[in-house]
Amino acid sequence: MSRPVRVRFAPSPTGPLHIGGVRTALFNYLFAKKHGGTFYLRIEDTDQNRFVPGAEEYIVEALNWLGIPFDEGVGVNEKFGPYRQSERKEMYAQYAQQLINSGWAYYAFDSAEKLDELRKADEAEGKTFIYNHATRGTLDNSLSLPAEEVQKRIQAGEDYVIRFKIPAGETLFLHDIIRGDIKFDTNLLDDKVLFKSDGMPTYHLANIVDDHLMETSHVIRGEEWLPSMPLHELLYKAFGWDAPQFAHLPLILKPVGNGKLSKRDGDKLGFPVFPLQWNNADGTSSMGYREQGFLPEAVVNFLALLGWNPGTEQELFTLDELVQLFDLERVHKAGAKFDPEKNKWFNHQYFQRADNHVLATELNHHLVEQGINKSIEVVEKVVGLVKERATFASELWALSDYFFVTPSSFEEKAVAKQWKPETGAILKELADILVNTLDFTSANTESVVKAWIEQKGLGMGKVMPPLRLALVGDLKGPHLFDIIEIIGKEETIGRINKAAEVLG
RNA sequence: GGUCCAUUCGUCUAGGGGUUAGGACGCCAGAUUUUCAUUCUGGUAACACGGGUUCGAUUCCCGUAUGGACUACCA
Repeated sequence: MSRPVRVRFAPSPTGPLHIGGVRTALFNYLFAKKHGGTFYLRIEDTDQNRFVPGAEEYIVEALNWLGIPFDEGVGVNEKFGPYRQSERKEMYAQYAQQLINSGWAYYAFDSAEKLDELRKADEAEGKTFIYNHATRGTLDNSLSLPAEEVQKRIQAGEDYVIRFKIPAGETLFLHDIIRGDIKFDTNLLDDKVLFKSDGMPTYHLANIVDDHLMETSHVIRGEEWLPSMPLHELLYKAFGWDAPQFAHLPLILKPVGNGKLSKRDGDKLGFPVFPLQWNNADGTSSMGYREQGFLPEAVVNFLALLGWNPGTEQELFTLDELVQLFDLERVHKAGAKFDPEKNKWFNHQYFQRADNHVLATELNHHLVEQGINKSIEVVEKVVGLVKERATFASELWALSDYFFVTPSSFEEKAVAKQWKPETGAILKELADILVNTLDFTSANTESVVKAWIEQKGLGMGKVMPPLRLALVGDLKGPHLFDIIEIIGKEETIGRINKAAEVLG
C-alpha cells in the first residue's frame, strides 16, 4: 500500500470557498508536503445547475493567497488532465457501462416525482424508504423488467439513470485514519444514482473514477462524507481497484449556538468566513479575510490548530513547521467551534512580526489620499511606534493620526481630570523653554523637560498628562518624547499654545 | 424517524488506569508606564450522566443524555 502520496482538494465551483473548505485544502496540502507528495486541485462541476461563474477562479486565487498552491490543476502540470470534471464527461459513461456489464449497476426509469411520493408515503407511516435490495424488485428498473423492454425504452429516448446495486446482507468493516474502524450494514445503504439522466455522472461515480485515474493515495475530506464512505469503498471493489486511504476531518462549527458554521454567521457576528471577499449575484457581498486585513500566515496557523495540534505547547508555526509536524493521526475527531477572538489573536501575533516598511507603504496610501505628504521614513517610524496597539493594518491610521494632523479636539473626560486652572500657564512656560531648545531629539527633549519639571518642583503628574493632551488630544499613545521628535519643534510648540488657548 | 460520528475549563486543546488534570484565547486582578496599548505575574474555570471492569477510573466496556453529519438524478 505504499504508493506515492497524491492527494487532492476537490471543490465544487458553486460559490466562494468556505472556511471549512479552506481547512480541508490546508490539511491536504500539509499532508502532501510532509510526505514529499503531490497536492492537486480538481474541479467537481458535474452539477450544471449549481455552476457559479467566477467560483473556480476564486478558489485558485484563494489558495494562492493563503500560500498553499496546488501542484497540479487546471492549466498547471496537467499530468492527469483535464482537471475539470465537466471536461471529462465522456469517460464516465464507459465506467458506468462497465458496472452494468458486471452486474454492479442497473438502469432505473423511476421519475424523481414518483420516488418522492414513495418516500413521503413511507415517512407518513414512520418508515424510511430506501431504494435497495428490499424495494428495487418492485420498482421501474432493469432488474425488474425484461431485458427487451429495457432496451426498447432506452432506444425510445426515455429518461433513465444508472444505479449502483448495493449487495445485500453484508457488514462492511472500514478504516478511517482519523476515526479508526467503522462498521456499516449494507442492508441500510441505498442504491445511489451513479449516472444522471442528463448524461452527467453524480459526485460518487466521478469522484471514484477520477481519484483512481489520478492515482490518489489518500482521500482527506470533510466529515459530511463519512456516510458515503461504504458506497465509495464498494465502488472501488466493483471496479476491482485499490481504494485510497480515507481520512474524514471534523467539521467547523458556529461560535455560538449549534450547528455547522455558515455564511450567515460571519455576516451576523462580523467576522469573515471566506478567504477573499465575494460579490454575490444580488449585489451584496461577503467579507473576506484578505480584505479585512488578515495575514494569510495567521489564517493558516489558526486553521491548522482547529482540529489538530502537534502535542506540544507551541501555538505559532510557520508553514514549514506545520508541514514537518503535521500528522493525520493527531487530528481531533470532534467538531470545533470557530473562535473569532482567537483568530484575531493570531493575526495580532503575525501583525507584530510584519515588516514595518510594508505597513508604512500601506499607511502612506491613506495619507496621500488625504493630501498628507510625509517621507516614507517618517511614516515607517510612526508605524514602529504604534503597531503594537494594532491587530490590523486598517487600524494604523486611527492610532497615529495625531502624528500627521493637529488635534482638533480634546477628549472631554481626560480634560476634566487632567486640566487644572493653572495648567495653561504651566504649559505656556514649558513652551518657552522648548522654544530655546535646539536639539529636538526624543532623548534631549526628555531630559530638558524633566530637568525643568524638577527644577520647578512640579512633579510629573502635573505636566506630562496635560502635555500629552495638548499634543495628542487624548491620554493615549506611545512615549511622548518620541512623538515630539517626529512632529517637530514648531508643531509641538504650536499645539501647546493652541491647547492653552482653547482649554484655558 | 433511520444510519454513522463525537463528548476534558465559556472556546481551541494536552493528557491518560493512581496527575496539585497542563497550555492557549477570553475574562478578572496586580506589576511596569507620564497615558493608552504592549509586556510580565497571578487568578477564574473542565473530565456530560448512570452502570460495570479494577485495589483504583476522567482514562477501558456497556447504556443514557446531548451535539453533529448524512438520509437528492447536490456536492
